[in-house]
Amino acid sequence: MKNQEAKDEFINLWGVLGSQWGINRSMAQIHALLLLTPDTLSTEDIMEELQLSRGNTNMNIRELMNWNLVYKHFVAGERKEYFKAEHDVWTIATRIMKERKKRELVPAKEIAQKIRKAKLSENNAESKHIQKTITDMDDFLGRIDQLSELMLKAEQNIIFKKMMTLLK
Amino acid sequence: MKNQEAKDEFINLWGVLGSQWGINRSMAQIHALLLLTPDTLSTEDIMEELQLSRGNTNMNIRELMNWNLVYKHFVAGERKEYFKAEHDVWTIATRIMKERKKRELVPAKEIAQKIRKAKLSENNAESKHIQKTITDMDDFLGRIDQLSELMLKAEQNIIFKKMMTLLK
DNA sequence: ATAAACTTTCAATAAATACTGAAAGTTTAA
DNA sequence: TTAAACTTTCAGTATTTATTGAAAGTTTAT
Repeated sequence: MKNQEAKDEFINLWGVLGSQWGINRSMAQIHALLLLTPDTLSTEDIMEELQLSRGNTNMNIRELMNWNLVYKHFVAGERKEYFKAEHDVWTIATRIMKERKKRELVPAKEIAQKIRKAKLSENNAESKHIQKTITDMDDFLGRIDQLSELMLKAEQNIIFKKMMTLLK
Repeated sequence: MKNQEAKDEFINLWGVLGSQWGINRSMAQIHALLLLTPDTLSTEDIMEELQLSRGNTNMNIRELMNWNLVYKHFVAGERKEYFKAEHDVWTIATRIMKERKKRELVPAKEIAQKIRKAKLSENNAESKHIQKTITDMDDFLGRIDQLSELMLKAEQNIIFKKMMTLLK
């Protein structure tokens, strides 16, 4: 298999996985391409390789930098910006968790708590069940939040370390 | 707060969370509505409450049943089908994990392994790095797979139990 | 057998999302 | 200060995804 074929397959895999998890295809593909590149690429390199417009490429590189998955790199004597991906898979995973937690889990928890706190004026079987559903879900989101916190602090956590060891 | 308001907020929350995670809004909203309902609802009840078409409602109920999150319920003397949601949050979470694992993780692992096994014909710095990227990602997907397996078997797992206890 | 009651399918359409490319903005070199 | 080199923005457009509703299919009661 040629390098290019392997790259294309990986880029495609990452694109599909991304879109299944609510991350846009171009962003995932740019990420994949940068993961496959030992050093750096410019916006134009990426546009060329993935056949994307400048606007699209630029916006998604910015977004990858917001997620702390890609960094800017300056090349001596060059005016244009170059980009480099974070290559360590565990670091990538924790950065993604951190970002999704911040963007989705925390706001969801806030809404759940708001509904939970607002007492229901009606007092019947339905309101009992609604309360329970909302309470259960809020508790569940809290658990997920704590679990993600635990994983993000995995390095310092003995139980989690043991669990990961079990998985080796 | 009226029951209806609380329900609407929860349905909306679930819809937003769903679409952020690649699950369609109608499916998530139907799920939320059934979670909020102590017993059962018919297709028409759901159409009415969420203002959805028959086709949309029907297809998404089927999909929720494929995910094992909703069951059919027959009401004595009634011809039409009624539906009831699984209400236990931990059960819901494991069913979703199971399904996503099957639909997304397993196929992704297969592709990663296929690329990994296909040796690269070129022998240069780039091919070394491509190999490493693909190997790392395949290993990572394997870890996630094992971790999800562990969580699905949590009840029998002492380490995991301890971890969940820590979170209480 | 037939028709009413109900469910499923799917082509057409709508809505949401992503992408383009050119114009505007910014930085740097001379 | 000017202009070349580069980056960012965003209105218009294309693509993808979701939804509708009516026709076809199925089941049940008589």
